[in-house]
Amino acid sequence: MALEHAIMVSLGERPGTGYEIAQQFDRSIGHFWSATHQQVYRTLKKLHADGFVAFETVEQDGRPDKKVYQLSDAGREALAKWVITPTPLTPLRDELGVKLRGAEHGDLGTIITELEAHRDLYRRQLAMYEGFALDYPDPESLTGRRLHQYLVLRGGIRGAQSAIDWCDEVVDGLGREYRATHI
Amino acid sequence: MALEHAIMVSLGERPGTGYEIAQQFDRSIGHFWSATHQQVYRTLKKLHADGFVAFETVEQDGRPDKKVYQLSDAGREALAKWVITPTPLTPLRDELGVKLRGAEHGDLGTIITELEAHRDLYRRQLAMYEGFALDYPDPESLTGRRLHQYLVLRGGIRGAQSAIDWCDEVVDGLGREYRATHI
DNA sequence: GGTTTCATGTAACTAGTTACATGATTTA
DNA sequence: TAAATCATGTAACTAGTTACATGAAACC
Repeated sequence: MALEHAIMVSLGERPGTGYEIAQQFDRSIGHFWSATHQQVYRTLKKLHADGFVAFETVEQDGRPDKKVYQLSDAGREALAKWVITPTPLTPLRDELGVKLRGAEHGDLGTIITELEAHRDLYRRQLAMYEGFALDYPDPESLTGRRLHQYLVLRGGIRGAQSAIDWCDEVVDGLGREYRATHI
Repeated sequence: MALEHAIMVSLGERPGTGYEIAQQFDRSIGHFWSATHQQVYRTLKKLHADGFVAFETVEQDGRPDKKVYQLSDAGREALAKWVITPTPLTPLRDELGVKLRGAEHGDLGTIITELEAHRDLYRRQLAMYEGFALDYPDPESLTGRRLHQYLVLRGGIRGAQSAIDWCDEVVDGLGREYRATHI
């Protein structure tokens, strides 16, 4: 359900095309939800059928026509209702955890390299998030939408940092085992 | 793909029934992967069709027959291959993040209560994980499977702690906003 | 001349969720 | 006597992934 609502949140901030929304899933919305452009187009179609969004077709020269969507009153209402609805805890699904748990079946060196690669990716993610955070120089004074955006970003930063720390701990632990078994 | 492999990892440690494996997804395996019993039975059927697991039917009196599954050589091979395969970064999907980002559409008080409820759930999760960690009193001396299990558990602990800290920060930030707007 | 950007989609597939179904035994 | 445990499953649905498709413009 959250994909529909993530799209509605975006359209609640400003109207946009499917293309633009899909891009946001690689940027801002991407700190807490991800989706491909296929999902976005499909979901916009459904939201339109449900009457939660409206669009107008804009002709462009040299570029394909685009559909600029905006949130309808019914959409705004549905979103308001959803936002105050209790959310269940997100079920954990970490493939790297499964692999680590099955590490005895694989090669320890390869697994350590894999963990290091992940740590690098998380470091890059963290650096990107910290870059975004520069847009909020005085967090204590934020209110409304800007505050909410900042707090969500803080979640991204905390998550990335925690992932990096865990990778460090695992690389360290497996490294000790590796050195012990490879003289 | 990881569900198949999570089940194979479990069967690699000891043979078991679908029922027992499904329970593990509520306990140990649950620190990093979740699945319902329906998924487990369906996937076991597929793993059997692929030749990665074998089972023998055990009759019981007073209880339904059960199928005790074990990992086949082909399964062990497939698992070994998968473990050293690169894993992409898990796409983030946090419904609470979407709701927070759309907080302007909802009631701030309700959202704060929701965040506090989540913090409680994460605290309980953390307490449970820390209970499990008591089984590993001397982490520095662990090797092999026990070490891997411990490191995965550490990931669970770090994740829960980081979620609690984030909830604290959000409750704090939204609380300030709430008090400012409700005199 | 090749890649990236803009802009839309269809189709087939895999994974996960929710609801329903059965039935004996043990525990509170 | 009601609920939980043991043990298996089917069916229908929702969500997410992967592959394919089109086509002009701008940039290097």
